[in-house]
Amino acid sequence: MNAEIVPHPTIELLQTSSLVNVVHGELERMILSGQLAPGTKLTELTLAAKLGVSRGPLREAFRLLEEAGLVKIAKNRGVFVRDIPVEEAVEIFDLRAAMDELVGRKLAENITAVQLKEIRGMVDAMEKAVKDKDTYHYHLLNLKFHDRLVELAGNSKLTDIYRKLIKELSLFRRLNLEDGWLMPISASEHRSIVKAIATGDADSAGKAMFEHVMDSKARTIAHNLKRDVARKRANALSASSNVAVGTGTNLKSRP
Amino acid sequence: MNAEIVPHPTIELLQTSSLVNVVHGELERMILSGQLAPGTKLTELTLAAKLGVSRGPLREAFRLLEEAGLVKIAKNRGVFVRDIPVEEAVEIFDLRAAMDELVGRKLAENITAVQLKEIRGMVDAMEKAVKDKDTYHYHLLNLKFHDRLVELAGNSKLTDIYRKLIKELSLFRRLNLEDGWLMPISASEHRSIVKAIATGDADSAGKAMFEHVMDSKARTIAHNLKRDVARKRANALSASSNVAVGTGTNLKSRP
DNA sequence: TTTTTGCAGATTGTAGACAATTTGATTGCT
DNA sequence: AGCAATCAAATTGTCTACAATCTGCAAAAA
Repeated sequence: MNAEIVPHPTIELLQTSSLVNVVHGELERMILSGQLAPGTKLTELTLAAKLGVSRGPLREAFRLLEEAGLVKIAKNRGVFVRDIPVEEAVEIFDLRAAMDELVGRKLAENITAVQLKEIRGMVDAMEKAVKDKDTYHYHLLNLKFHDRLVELAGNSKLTDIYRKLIKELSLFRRLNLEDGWLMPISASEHRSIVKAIATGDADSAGKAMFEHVMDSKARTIAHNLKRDVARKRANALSASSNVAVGTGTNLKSRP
Repeated sequence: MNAEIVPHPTIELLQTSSLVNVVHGELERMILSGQLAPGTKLTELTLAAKLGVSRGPLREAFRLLEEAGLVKIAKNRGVFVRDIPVEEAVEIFDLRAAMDELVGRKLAENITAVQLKEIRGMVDAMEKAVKDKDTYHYHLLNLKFHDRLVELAGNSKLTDIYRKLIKELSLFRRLNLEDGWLMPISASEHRSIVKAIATGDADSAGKAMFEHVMDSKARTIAHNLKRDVARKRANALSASSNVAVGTGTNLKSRP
């Protein structure tokens, strides 16, 4: 009998990925990295030329992105990178809280010593980032920490949906990278979460996760409102001096 | 100033729905109704001809269904209606439980007297169906009851994802229509849920919802295992008498 | 000046054609 | 008979062309 068949990486790639997959991945990357900002219109012919494919595969990729909530397709008008309004961000946070509560419960019941050590290491790294005031690194570690927790919960459906929500949330306009304003609090909450999980008490672990996300929501929204006010003032000032202030996108039309 | 613009229904329809939307809706309907059973291969040319469209819009609709988890696209091999394995059904139930707990909490905090009356009416109707032993009607009312609760929770993101999960779950092979085996228990649980919501106690309402879904999961899975055993016996018998037994699909290949 | 109408260009929606891959059967060999 | 190689039919992947629709501007009317 044959040993397990593991095709050459390139072969595997060709067998599994079509142009649609590649284009989908590339567009997602561009959107999540901010290279394609919310509100941007994705013109088929232009993008197709840029990516070196025809409109067919591109349109199919658009449909995938649409169902994932990353773009909005307006009939006869075009495809636009979605802009997540505050209300939706709040909804996502609430939903995430419920999901993370489940994560906490599951982990408290099932986590292994090795896994516990792993996430403790991540918390250590985050505390180091706090000490170094390395906001960017903390941001990445934070994402990774939560992603890993969900993964360890062992529910692949949960993991899929959780990741989708995180992607959508990253489109929430002003979230990116500016969430270093209260790193220490967030970091200490992470420490508490791991402690609660380690005790094996599902209720308290679930509660710790839930509260952490809700706190995160409160911080993010509050921070946002403040920035909105600040921006409005700035815009009002610059308007009076007749200087155009870019908003990060350069578009004519919006959905 | 103009009054609110409300286009003629037909106009509205033409403006919003393209062939892709229509095909997507139609395929979803056919899949959820069981007309296209799990495992069925969806051949592009055949389906396109049957629906009276070309392959382009059809393929785009496929991508939407793929992202929604209703079909699986195998490169160069075709599109297949997905077959949800037990493990995934379990995962969905667990996830649903967490979401429904959130629903219960929100409702306990925010529900109005009018809404409370509405869902009480639904519970009444379900109890009547139990008395009449009308399994089918109970099934529909049950779906509607939970869908309405989620809707009333007022989190549209939650509602969207919840509905997607329900659709996927309905592909779980043997769930359909056969879940009348323990109607009375399910019905009394519904009564308890409404009572808990009415008291305004978020914790107990959430818990009631959570437990109800988990019970439902246990019942469904147990019922399933029993049916699996029965089927295997039947198949073994008929095989010995050389009679082919259809499985509800008529296919050559499977993904 | 302000508003409306008509047109040209650009863009999307749909269909059909061609290329690449898979599948299953037939043929030839051991 | 059993097995491998080969080939043809079917099906999917991709591209191109045409039709339908929208957008913005310019000209005409109020």
